Amino acid sequence: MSTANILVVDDEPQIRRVLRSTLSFRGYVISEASSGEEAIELARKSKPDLILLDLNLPGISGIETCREIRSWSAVPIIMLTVRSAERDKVVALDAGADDYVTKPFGIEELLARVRASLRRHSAAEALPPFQSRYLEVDFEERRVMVSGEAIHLAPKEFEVLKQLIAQQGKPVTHRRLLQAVWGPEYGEETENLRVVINQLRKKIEKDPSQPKYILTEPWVGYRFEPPKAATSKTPTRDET
Amino acid sequence: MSTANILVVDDEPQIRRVLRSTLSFRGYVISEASSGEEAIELARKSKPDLILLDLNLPGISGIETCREIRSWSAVPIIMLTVRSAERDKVVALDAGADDYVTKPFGIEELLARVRASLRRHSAAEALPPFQSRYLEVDFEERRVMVSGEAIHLAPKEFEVLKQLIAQQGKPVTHRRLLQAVWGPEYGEETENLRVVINQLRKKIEKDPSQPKYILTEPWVGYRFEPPKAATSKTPTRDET
DNA sequence: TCTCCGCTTAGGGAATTCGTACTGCGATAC
DNA sequence: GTATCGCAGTACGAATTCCCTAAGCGGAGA
Repeated sequence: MSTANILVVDDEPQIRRVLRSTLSFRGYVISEASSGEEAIELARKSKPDLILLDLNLPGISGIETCREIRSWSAVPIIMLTVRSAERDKVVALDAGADDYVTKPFGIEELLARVRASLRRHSAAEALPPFQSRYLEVDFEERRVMVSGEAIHLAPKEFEVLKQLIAQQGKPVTHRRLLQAVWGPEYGEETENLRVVINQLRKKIEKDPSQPKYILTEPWVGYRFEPPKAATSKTPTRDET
Repeated sequence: MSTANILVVDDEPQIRRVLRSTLSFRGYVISEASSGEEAIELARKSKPDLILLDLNLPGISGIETCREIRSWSAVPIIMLTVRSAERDKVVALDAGADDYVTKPFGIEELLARVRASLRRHSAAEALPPFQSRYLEVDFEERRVMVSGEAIHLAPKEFEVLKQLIAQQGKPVTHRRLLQAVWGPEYGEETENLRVVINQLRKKIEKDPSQPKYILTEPWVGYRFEPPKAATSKTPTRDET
């Protein structure tokens, strides 16, 4: 049962109806917008998992809408276009669309592309579990085990740990941690970060005064040091 | 392969005869209805795995019949239509049909679409029943048993439980639960969710004050924790 | 009419987050 | 060698936010 949230953007009510009934029958949750402005607002508010976006919209064009949304969100966007001109495809993909479907489209083709985009995106989003003899972290299940015992991390603690492990081996700057966990408007106030690091060490390190995992990189930030035989694919991640 | 149950709805006995012989020869079990009313009643009673529904019925139209059945069942419906107009397709899909075949149709095409619909449906919709010593949930039948006794869940309660079990082991965010059960325009108002969770625990947990199944993940959402020996294929599904 | 469902509100209690103060350490400047 | 500065670690309390539960109310359907 997939419950992915899909935002359908098209100015023609009929198209929206068809898409809604088809998609919602497959278990997706649908919201609709009939203009670019509305789409942008809804994308902010309801945070859909995927957007189906008509190229040809009154007012703000589909391309501009796509660009705007892409500027702050990584949500997969599939463009719907009547034309099959090569130019349009290029422009659409260039604006940040993940895929496009030319109208008239077959329902099955559309569904296949939707599934593919969702799969790709969630695959990219998932951070593989970290595992060593002493420490295990499963990000999907949001579980942390220290020497076989489950421990509880507060949300900020968990997020900071996640950011560090995502870049394991490499130092992560204060600024980056603050922005990733507290929000883009943070960057300087390291007091809170220090507190969270402190708590993390108390919970994770054998000897918090001599950390072996969460190391500080003076004047730079912090670094997660994996023990030699830790199993975890090193993902390529970046923000900011 | 299967002995899938197919309900054939058409007012012309000749069409029904052809369909019955063709399909039953392929191993399907056939029931027939000659009107919308009869179709609705049979759909309720015999719970077919697929419905072939003529668009053009005396009395209640095929479209209305489709809509009615779709309002309480997710059974795949294939519409049979004499016309091939784009409008009809839209209307049919809009009413909740999965597919349509224009008469006169080739037998092979029909069979292909039947197979495709059955396959799709069993792949997409089937959330395997959850079963443990204490708790059993059958999503298709919409039944819940607690230590051998059937209990009743309100629709919202059932939906929330379904969402949680679909992601068993992983925490599900408030936002996702709200959007999946209440609709995409929800996301912040967690009050109702808390009430539903409370009621679910009262109905399901042995000791609602110390839940063992429906756990809260503070600041994140909720999590369904399957007991170690629960039998249920772990569905590979994920969202943000 | 009666029942059930869903929504809303209110209160207590718990956990997290945030701010501040204090200490320690190392590098640099004098 | 000593003083100073900046960064990092720690502790603690206040404020905020969140969670649970109970109870009341209105509406839809039996």
